[in-house]
Amino acid sequence: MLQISYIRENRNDVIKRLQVRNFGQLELVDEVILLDEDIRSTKIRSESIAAEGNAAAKQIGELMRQGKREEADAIKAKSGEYKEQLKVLNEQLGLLEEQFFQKIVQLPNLPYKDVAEGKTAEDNEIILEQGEKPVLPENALAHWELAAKYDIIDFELGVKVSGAGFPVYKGKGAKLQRALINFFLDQATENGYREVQVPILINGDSGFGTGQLPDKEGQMYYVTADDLYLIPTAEVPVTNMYRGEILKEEDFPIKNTAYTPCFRREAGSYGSHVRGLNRLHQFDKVELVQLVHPEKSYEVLEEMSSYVQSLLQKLQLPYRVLRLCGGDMGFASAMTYDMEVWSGAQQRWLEVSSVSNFETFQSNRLKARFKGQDGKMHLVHTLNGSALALPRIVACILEENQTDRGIKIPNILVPYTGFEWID
RNA sequence: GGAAAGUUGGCAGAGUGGUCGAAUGCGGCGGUCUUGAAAACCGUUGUCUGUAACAGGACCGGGGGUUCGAAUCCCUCACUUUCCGCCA
Repeated sequence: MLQISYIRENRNDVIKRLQVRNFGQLELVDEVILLDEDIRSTKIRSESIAAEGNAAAKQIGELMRQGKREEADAIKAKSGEYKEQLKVLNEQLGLLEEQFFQKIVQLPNLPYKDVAEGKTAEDNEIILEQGEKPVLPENALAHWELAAKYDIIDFELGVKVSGAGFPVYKGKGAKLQRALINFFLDQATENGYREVQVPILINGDSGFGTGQLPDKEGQMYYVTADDLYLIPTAEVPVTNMYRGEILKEEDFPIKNTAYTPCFRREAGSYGSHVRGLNRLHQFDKVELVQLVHPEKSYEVLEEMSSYVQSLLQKLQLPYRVLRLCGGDMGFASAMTYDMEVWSGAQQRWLEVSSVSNFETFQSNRLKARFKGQDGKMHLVHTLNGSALALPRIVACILEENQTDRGIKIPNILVPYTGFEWID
């Protein structure tokens, strides 16, 4: 959520930056500003009446104590009026505030200065490409074919148990999953992240805190009986650990990592591009979340980006890094890097990680603050990134490393899998 | 699922109608003392809103009500804890 004080004082800048996003409802900005003015003037009126009423009440108390019953009654009769006026004003105020809230939550975060204008993924900037795209044999198979050939991932079985998008990993397939999770967590630990295990069902307040609600309501699985949501990413529970917290400056940077399954309804997705592991309803992911001093957040974003890249290098996967254009960025993000791995068999790039700086957009909702050296409260900056999401990594490992003999496990993973070949 | 008790400032915990934004302790900050530190002692210490600054306003789990006046009384919802039941 944007800060109204910023919008109020920087109206033109806000409009300009929302245009970078190609945001379609620019009129919301002025509507929000007008409502804010309305709210504030109504508040002033209501508060001055409240002040009179408070003073009168105090006086009555004083007179009663002195036993001056009649004088007290006289004031009493008068102060009934305050109540009526206040009631009317406060009802207006409540209405205005409701409207204001409905509108301000529709405004996405403002893109950082480095973010390019653009509408779709076509306009994303390629920052770098790393690694050789391997030349696969003529008869190279896509990962879903390899999964069937070696009997390591069973999509049909998942359909029986749950439905499409819920695969069953079997034998070495399951072990590869576990190896990757452990590898990613160990790497994160080495890089100073604290490992946490968090709930994978969250309440509405948490969904709001990180921006999934109300923006992406329909994308999350919802447990009606208990009014809880299944997490779409560990970002939600991990970041929400700090909801309402007042942090100390010396605590920064706060670095947490968590492995969780993630659940996404992916309503409306279909077609060949969602085949196999490319898009699932349930998948595994190791997530990084940082809370940092506002001055440091872009430095930290670069750091997180290179860390994610180091994982891809260790797995010997060819990848590229994109800086998302305004139009392709998530609602809450100020700047996002996507990491994509080349799928030789599918002849396309697959997104395996997304690293974002949310600046104060999440912390303003979360009310995650710290007391600065100036003695004042400030909102922290939040960042997160996948490191990494498993399914597409698995897809690429299978595809890139296929040989006549079988699938060769990347060296760095062998201590984790306990085997070198899937054959 | 049944029953009971709770929800107050960074934490612990008092407060059952006005002088309560709230005792006290801990913690934090500043100081005295000390070569330095600890201890002790003294002072100070909530958030949001608002103002040029003051003033003013809001906040004792959320919402509503009673009252001139609510942390305190009533209603309602949520959550937490404990006991019983069930159970990995």
